[in-house]
Formats: sequence, structure tokens, C-alpha cells
Amino acid sequence: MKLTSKGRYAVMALVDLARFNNINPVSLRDISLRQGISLDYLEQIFSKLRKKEIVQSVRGTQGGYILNKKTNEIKLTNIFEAVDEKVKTVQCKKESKKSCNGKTVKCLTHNLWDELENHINNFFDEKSLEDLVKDNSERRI
Amino acid sequence: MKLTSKGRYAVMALVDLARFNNINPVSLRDISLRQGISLDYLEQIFSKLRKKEIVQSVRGTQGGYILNKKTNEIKLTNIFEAVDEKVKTVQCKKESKKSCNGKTVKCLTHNLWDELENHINNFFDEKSLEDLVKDNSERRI
DNA sequence: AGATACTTGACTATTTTAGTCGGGTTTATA
DNA sequence: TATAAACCCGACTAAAATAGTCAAGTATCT
Repeated sequence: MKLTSKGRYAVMALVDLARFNNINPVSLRDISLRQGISLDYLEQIFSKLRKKEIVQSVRGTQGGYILNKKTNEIKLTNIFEAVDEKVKTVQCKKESKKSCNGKTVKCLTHNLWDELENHINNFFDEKSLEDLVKDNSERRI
Repeated sequence: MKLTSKGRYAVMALVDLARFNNINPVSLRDISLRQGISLDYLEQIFSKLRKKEIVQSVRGTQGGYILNKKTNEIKLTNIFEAVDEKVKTVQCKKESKKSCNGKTVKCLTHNLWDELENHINNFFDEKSLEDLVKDNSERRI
């Protein structure tokens, strides 16, 4: 089990964005340079973040992205959801499987994965961008 | 983030094994049939479980595997460790990265992934095979 | 002897991931 | 109004991980 780069990048980029969000839009080029993430890849990620209304875009020169909500309103859950990073521990839910459909027939470990999913999701539900920004408040860069 | 089949299979197989463990060794063939897991794949998995002394093998006819410890002594952590299913959320720890080595220089989200890792590991540390067997104690098959 | 079952290592198809690439469109500003 | 900065979008691709398969053993019971 591991978190993929897409999710990690999304969070890193948003923390970066949140920290420089004060006055002007922040360009992906800047985030790319500061965080060492490929610009092309960032564009894919921000396209999804925009569709889920986590950020707003400002086109043209001096353009970039701004947060669309307050930092305490953006939970990690929202971010992961936006970039399709799903916490799916249970594959046994698939319709086709006769040994486990989650309802009438459950595999030996079905409840376990359900519990785990909840456990992780609780963590993500509680953590907001604000928390992460505060964690880094004493930093220069 | 998702749990891979190897880890899920390992847990399923061990729950199955624990339930039929009473008298005789349980053959992988039986587990394969009951749980719908490829026999060849199970062999790989049990080879690792044996090396970590979670199970013992009994060769020859009527052979199979038996648990090497009490069910309450086998934590999910042990199982995942054995089959190389690591909860690694943080790739930024890699030595080569200048932006984050975990010590002198930390990336913006380093603490977050550390926390998450602990959160998940706590869950796995507490859950034992015994708990899972009890969950299924009312089942026939 | 033969069948059952573990043991081991190498091989492979599929899927996922982490990008890249090439072409746009929009807008500030010189 | 030309230009450059920046967003926008879809298709493509190399590399890695995953989930197996396969072949050739060895041990042990009956």
C-alpha cells in the first residue's frame, strides 16, 4: 500500500500555493520550480483541482491559480478525491465476484478492509490545508 | 493508495488457515480452492510467511501449513511485513533528494506522511489474526 | 513406487504510474 | 497590436509494479 506521487504532489502544490496565495495568483511554473515537480504533470493535477472547485484559474500573463476556498475548508479528503487518489482497500466489492459482493456474501476479511478504509479516511477528513500550512509557518522557503 | 492483492491474499489465507488449523496441517490446495487464490501465487506468499516464522510447513502427503504462533500473537503488521507489503507514504526520504532527506531538509508535507504512516501502522499493530477469526466465528464456510 | 504437497527460481502479461508532447486559447503589457 | 506568459486539453509513452504462470525440483506418507 502506498500513496502515489499524484496525491503527494497535489498536496505539496496546494500547500505551496496556500503559502504564496496572499496577493497574486501563483503560477504553476513557480510551484514547479519550488517543489521540483514537472510542469506538465502539475497542469494535469491542477486541471482536476479546478474541476472540483478547489482552485480557480486566472489566465493570461501574470495569471496562475488561487485557492477557491479557505484553507480550513479544504480537507485532504477533498484533494485526494479530486485527483482520483482513492483509498480503496477492498477489491472484493466488485460485482462479478461470487465470493464477496459486500452484502449477501462477504469474504473472510471484508469487514477488516472496511474498517481500515474508515480509519484512513477519518485521518484525511480531519486534516485540512490550514493544518499543513501552520506546520510550515516558521519556514522561510 | 491501495492495498495490493498480495497483502490481502496473505491475510485471507491466514484467516482460512487459522480456522482449519485445529488438528491437521492445511494444504495450500485447499486454501486455494476455498479462497479462490491461484495455487502458484499462494506458494510464493507462504514461502515468505514461513521465512518470517509465521507458519510452519509439513512436507509430504497430508502435509500443509500450520500456524507457528497463537492467533493473538500474529498482528497484521507481521503479516504485511512478511510479504513485503509496506506502508510507505513518503518517498521524499530517499537519500538522493536534496529537497527532503527527512532530517536537515524536509519537504512541505513531510510531517504529514509521517503522521499518516503512524496512523495506519497503529491500526495494523492492534489487529490480530484472532480478531479476524472471531469476526467470522459464526460462519459455516 | 507413486501420489501428495512443499520449494525455488525464472519468466511474463497486464496494469498502473508518472510523466512527455504538441497543440491550442486567453490576457496583460510594452 | 504583437508578444510573451500562462492556462488548457487530449493523446501518447517509458518504466515500474503487480499478479500471476511455469518448470523442475525435494520430502514424506501409504
